[in-house]
Amino acid sequence: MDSSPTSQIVQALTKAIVEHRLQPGAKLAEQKLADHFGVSRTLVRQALLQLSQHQLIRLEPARGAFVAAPSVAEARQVFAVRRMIETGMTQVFVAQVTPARIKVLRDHVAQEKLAVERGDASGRTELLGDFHVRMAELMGNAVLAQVLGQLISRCALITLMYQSANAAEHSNAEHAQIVKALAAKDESRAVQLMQLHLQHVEENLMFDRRLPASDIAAALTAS
Amino acid sequence: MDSSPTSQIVQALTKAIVEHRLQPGAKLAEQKLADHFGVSRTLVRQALLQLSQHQLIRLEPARGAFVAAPSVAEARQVFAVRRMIETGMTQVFVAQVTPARIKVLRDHVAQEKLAVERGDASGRTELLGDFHVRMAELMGNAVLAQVLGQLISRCALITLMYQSANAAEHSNAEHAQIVKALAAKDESRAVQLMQLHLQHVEENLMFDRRLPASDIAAALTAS
DNA sequence: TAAAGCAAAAGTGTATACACTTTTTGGTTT
DNA sequence: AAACCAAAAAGTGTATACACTTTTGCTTTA
Repeated sequence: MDSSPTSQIVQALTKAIVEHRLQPGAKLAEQKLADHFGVSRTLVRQALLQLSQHQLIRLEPARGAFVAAPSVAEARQVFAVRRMIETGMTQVFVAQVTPARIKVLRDHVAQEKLAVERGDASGRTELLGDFHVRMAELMGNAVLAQVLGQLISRCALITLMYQSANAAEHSNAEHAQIVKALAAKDESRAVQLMQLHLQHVEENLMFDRRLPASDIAAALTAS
Repeated sequence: MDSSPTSQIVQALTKAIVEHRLQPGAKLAEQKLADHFGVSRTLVRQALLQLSQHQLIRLEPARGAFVAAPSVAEARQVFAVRRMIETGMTQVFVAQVTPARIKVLRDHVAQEKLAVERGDASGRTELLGDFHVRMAELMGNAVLAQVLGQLISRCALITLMYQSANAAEHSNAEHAQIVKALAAKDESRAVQLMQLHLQHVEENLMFDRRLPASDIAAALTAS
């Protein structure tokens, strides 16, 4: 969307964080990032400021930036908000269903399935999250899409921290069911499925497993 | 909450924009702001970046920052999202009602009434918006409070651009009714009142009246 | 007279410089 | 050997410098 130098840094770091190449808690030193991206600290600082507003990193005064490590409590809050938004969104979506919109969602679910079968963890997580954003976009409400997109970014970090392995396939199947209910314009069923879906995703968040610390150069060259 | 130099600038500018001392469309020149706040352009730029993420200003590449002038279409999108969030929020709130929470809301509504009677336009707008954020905070969901708070900031700008004069008193009365339904734990009535309330606020947005351009020095010294 | 052109002024975008804070390190003391 | 302290190193926070873009206002020209 935006291709300014700062936005590119934001996108690269977002991808690295969401795909878990940068560990929660990892330090993001400004000069190292600047060297890596070939820019000055000025642009890196701008990017870090944006990431902190997206809650993907924590900025500690005079100490620097660290990849966020959202708590389970925070995760539950994010999901509570998603339930509120997406319940209403699903209702409105049913009222505005068109064949073209259903096709977009069906195609998206098909792509998800490919990523799941391919074992592509990072692409899979991104696509599973994007399903919900895609619904918002299809409704022509950019504000909704933006708000939901930010919540989903936070969810991506959270689910990647705590999610069990086979949950992705389950989510994909649930997306397919939701699309079916939407196509049938069955509001109550669509809403119920969406709520169940979000509940299932949230229920897979109890596990907590630590991973080894990584350095930022290795994490970013892979992007 | 945060008292870093940058945050203070953000808060001062937010207040000036929301209270309409800075007109939608007004140019925010970095050096002028820097002089006014007695800091360098560096901090002003950080503040402007944050404000643009809150959608309170528009940043045009190489041209500068301008106070946002949200369209009616965008306003409707914001209200659509608020309806989704606040419908769900009201339902959950009823399930978690306590006397202490009702008291907080009652006290808040009383304060609103004072501001309305006093004819304090800026304080009134702020308090009327804060009612909804207060509900979110009382539920102990910081994410919800933050998301809703940002939407309300955008609404404040929008309503101040388009709202008719006597709407404030009406809103205050509706808040009182909502609290009453919450206290009675009457979910369906509370939800219905909240939806009606948001609908009424939105319905007062058809008018569009332009105001004279102002300069930033005068607008900010009053803060 | 109005439109086009051009140079100066003003403003934004990025890099760099420097002050101050935190972290690390190496040696000293207990 | 462990705890402590000081000095160096590294890092963040803010200001300034400079290149480049946009705006402005005057001049030229049709």
